[in-house]
Amino acid sequence: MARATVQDVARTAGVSVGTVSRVLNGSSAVSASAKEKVNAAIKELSYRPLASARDLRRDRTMRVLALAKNLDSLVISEVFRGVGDAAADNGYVSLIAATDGDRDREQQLVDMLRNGSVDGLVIFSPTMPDEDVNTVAEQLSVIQVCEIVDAEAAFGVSIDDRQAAYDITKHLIDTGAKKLAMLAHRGARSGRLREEGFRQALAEAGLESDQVLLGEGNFGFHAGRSLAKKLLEGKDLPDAVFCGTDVVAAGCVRELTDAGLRVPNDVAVAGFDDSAQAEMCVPELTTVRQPAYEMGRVAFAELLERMTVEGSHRKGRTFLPHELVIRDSTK
Amino acid sequence: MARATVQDVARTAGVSVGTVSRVLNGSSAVSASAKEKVNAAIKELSYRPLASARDLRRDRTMRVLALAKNLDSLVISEVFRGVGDAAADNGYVSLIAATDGDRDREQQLVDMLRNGSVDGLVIFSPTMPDEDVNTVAEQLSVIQVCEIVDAEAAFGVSIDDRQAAYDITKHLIDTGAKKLAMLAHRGARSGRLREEGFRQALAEAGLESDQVLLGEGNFGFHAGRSLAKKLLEGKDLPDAVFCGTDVVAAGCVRELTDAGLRVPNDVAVAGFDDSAQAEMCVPELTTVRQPAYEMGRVAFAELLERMTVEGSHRKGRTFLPHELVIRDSTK
DNA sequence: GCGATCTATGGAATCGATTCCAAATGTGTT
DNA sequence: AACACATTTGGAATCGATTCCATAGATCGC
Repeated sequence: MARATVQDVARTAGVSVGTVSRVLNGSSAVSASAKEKVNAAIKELSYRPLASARDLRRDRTMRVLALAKNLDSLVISEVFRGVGDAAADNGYVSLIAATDGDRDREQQLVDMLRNGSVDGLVIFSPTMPDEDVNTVAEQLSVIQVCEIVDAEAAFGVSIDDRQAAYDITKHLIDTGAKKLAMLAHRGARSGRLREEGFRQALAEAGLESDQVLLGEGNFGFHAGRSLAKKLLEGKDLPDAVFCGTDVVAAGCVRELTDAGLRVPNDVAVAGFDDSAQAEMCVPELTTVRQPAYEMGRVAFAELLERMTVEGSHRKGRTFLPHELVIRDSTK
Repeated sequence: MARATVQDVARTAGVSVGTVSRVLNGSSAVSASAKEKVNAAIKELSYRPLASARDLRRDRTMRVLALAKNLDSLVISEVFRGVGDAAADNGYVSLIAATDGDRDREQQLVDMLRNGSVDGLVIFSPTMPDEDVNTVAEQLSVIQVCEIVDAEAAFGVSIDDRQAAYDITKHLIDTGAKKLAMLAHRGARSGRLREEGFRQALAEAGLESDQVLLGEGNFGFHAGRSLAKKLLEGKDLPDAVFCGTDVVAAGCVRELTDAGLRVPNDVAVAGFDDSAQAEMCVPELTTVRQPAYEMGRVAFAELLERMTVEGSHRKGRTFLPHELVIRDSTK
């Protein structure tokens, strides 16, 4: 049995296609008897309006797409949960796709916006160069979350990464740290801002650091371990380490602990994100909480404005407040 | 400036719409000069064929949708990476959506298959009742991964959960355990099979257990802690605990350790999934590795058959081999 | 040089749902 | 009873890309 069309429904119900469509969309007035007949026919044929035909005619899809390199971070999945809920509240469906850091695949997914497969795009961790992101963002309904390219026209939703890094570094200094190190991801766009905050806090305390170590590729537990190993091998061991993510911090703690050092007594360690790992680590990690779910909701709201209000390409970042979460890995 | 259509391209290139379409799809022969003119016009107007119009005419979308309750498990993201790669190899785009365990939202997403928004569906952790899953799966291009409903007509890709649980339980017994407990998730469809395997291994060793504890809701670190707490409060403490996931095992280890017990000397603990947490835990966890990425690839391959070969609704599960990973949490 | 075959092309029909316009029916007013 | 007006309905046009069919032109053999 082939798929039923609006024609079939009309025939079965003994009305015209116009009436069927009116019942489906509740647009203008339809008599109660007609509505009843149509609904009966719809049920009988188990009819569903074909999405492509509807989208073609309406010139919109009520779908948005969220892009990220991968999905294995709790921050990402929380952000996307926020996007999804906000989308649902507004009658949209939000879909997610992973680029795996593949330029071509990312291009293909961005093309889904260009060719009208979706109405809007949420970009988490772009692989393409900054200028391309800006070009796309200026022309299309796009919003960036968390990782936002650094440019005049930058726009999107995130925390104030510079301030957050400043705050947590200050906390480390306040608890007695004199020699600080930082483990950051080379690829991260937030990295430069965080390094600024880190250095600013040091400068205000009359300190400085030559131990900002950058990791490449997969910035996870093992990266944390191997970067910490470099610290251990260095001539002067820091007494506090600020890590780009909680997972890296966990790796760092593990490496230090295995080397016989005590955290936080010998070396304090701070993470970032307040992900599940922060609580699972021993000792539990001091970290910065990002309001990930809320960021997702706000991102969708701003995207919605771009999608529906003509020419509303407002620029500028929207900052959401972060929160310092102090646990046992710093004293 | 409105979106360019195939008509506009035809006019600009001085050819007919048929020729433009032929160039786009490389279908039948087009002269070199015409091809050149069309490509120039496409570039000039930065034209992209509208997805909905194309999908309508072709009656397929070259998109598949992968559904899961949430995305915060490494197994899920690896499975979906496999699906995504296999899809890309075949010219498909794979999209992901989270249901959050919400029936209505799940229904809405399944409807995307019914209304032709996508060509196929990969279901990870269905919220709807088993019979509904079966109904959907029998009629439409659907494949289940990992969590597969238990029915005659069951079909999908997973490991042999019963055997895997048997294997790891046997390992616990082989290393000296006499009193075993199991922490499982009430909602998980794989749970019953794993419990079978657990009990079978016990029975073969002449043992039995009245300590199969079921967790509800969010089955994570805290669930592991609180279930372990129940074990500690019980009259006879087990000497080995088999946990449904690594994260739960990590919670269990933490609770036991905080209570002054040593893992594995006093109590051995085993996890499941070989996720990142297994290595991050102290001691590192013995666990079962699921070939998640490969499962995703195979799942797409089977889905592709369902989507393209008429009436090919082969039934039955496809099992992929699991692997026991022995680490320090068992001795 | 003429019919036969092949290649390239234009243009109309098509996919299925929506929407506009006009017509038909019904209601109320004087 | 006649007219104005509101409600409901049918049906054609529309969205944009694809594809089938017919034809114009080129190529070939004899």
